[in-house]
Amino acid sequence: MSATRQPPSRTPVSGTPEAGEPGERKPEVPETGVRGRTRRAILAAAASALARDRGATLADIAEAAQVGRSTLHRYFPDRHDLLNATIVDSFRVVEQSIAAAAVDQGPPREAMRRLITAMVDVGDRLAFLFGDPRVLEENSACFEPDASVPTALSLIERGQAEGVFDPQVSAEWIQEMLYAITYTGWEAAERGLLPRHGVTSTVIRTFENGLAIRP
Amino acid sequence: MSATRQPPSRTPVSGTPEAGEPGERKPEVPETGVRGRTRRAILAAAASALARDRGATLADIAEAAQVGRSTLHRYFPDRHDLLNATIVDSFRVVEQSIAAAAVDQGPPREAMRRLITAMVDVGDRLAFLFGDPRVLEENSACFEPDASVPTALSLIERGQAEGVFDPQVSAEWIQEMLYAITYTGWEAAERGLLPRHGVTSTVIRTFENGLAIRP
DNA sequence: TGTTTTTGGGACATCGATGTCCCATAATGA
DNA sequence: TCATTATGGGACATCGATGTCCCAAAAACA
Repeated sequence: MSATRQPPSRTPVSGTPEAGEPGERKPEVPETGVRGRTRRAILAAAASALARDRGATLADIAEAAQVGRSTLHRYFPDRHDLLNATIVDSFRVVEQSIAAAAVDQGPPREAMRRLITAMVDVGDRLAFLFGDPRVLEENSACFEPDASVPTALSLIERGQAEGVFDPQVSAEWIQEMLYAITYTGWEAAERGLLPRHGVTSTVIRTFENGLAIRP
Repeated sequence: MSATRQPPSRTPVSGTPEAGEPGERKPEVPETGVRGRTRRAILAAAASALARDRGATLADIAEAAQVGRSTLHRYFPDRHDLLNATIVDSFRVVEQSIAAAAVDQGPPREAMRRLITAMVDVGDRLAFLFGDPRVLEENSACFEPDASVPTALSLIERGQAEGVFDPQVSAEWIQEMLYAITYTGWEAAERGLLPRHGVTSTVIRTFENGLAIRP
């Protein structure tokens, strides 16, 4: 059987028990170490490259991932697949980072500071996801925001209820601004306008106080 | 001379005294009424279309401008020309709107409110200019921000000096946030998340107070 | 009304990005 | 060490966007 030089088809060897399970969560098995690493490298590079230039070419992405273009195609047959996988992956990374902030615990103000810190840490993923509204709209298709993880929105609503966050504007607006401020901070650092270590505190300060001094 | 069906070459008729003058300011003469109108329509459509989808095709833009693709090419030989002209034009529109706010007059807080109002009014132009950092970096080339017009930055610095705007962060950061908040407001309206008439007040409120309540 | 200008659209050639296939080589692991 | 797997890169075909040219029709103008 000359099964050689076959695309990394569905893991012909080594058990993949999750193959057809009911729980569709995590269809991406870590695969074998090498493949998993390559795959992650590609996804990270894609998010990063696309965050900086949404018109990035597949060749650009492959180069950023230090991978041949054919290898990239081997993992993600076409651009749409790659984009979709990158969205899902970035979503997962961001979700994980947010989950680690445990925003459902402690006073909202403190929780929000942890959340912002977590978000700044995954700034490039956020920039990719959030930079182009279309990306999410068109490809979102397959991924639902794990309901068990407390969301930013839930924190915002809790904070509003406790009178810590502005109740005069909608929670959605606060969420939008949360992303926008974080994104702006990330981009400012990217452009050297803000030192990396100053991003978090500046973002938090702006979020809490705005840019004017109370009269 | 079959000078017919010639591209709108350099206005063969009607004097264009600005042709080779030293002051390169305003090389775009209003031209004849028709051409000027078509040109403006194309530029406006381009800014609008590109603001919503930076990958917009020339055909998309032509359609948005209700103009044939060949007409578009007649006015702007290639994509780069169009992009450049759109940037210059949008810059002028924004600059004009900002100038009308007379931000060098009155108390900074009031001036800033006028400025924000003016900026929201030209939201799509701002979204185009500001939506993609690359657009400005790569094509800026030819246009300098008229020094006679008071800039947003000058207002910010004045406000900081008077202790009205946060002096703890850089004026550049405040300016970035000013754009970011305005852009977010525009986009929120675009997505129906915020009513059109509520954008200005929400943006102002967020700018001044941030999103948390003072403890 | 007659002339000139401007437009819309079709027909093409070109160019870059994409996707596919194949093979030699490097990396992995038994 | 040897077999298997993963990779990189070349060669192609394809496709969509772009840019060019041309002509007939519509619009503007005198």
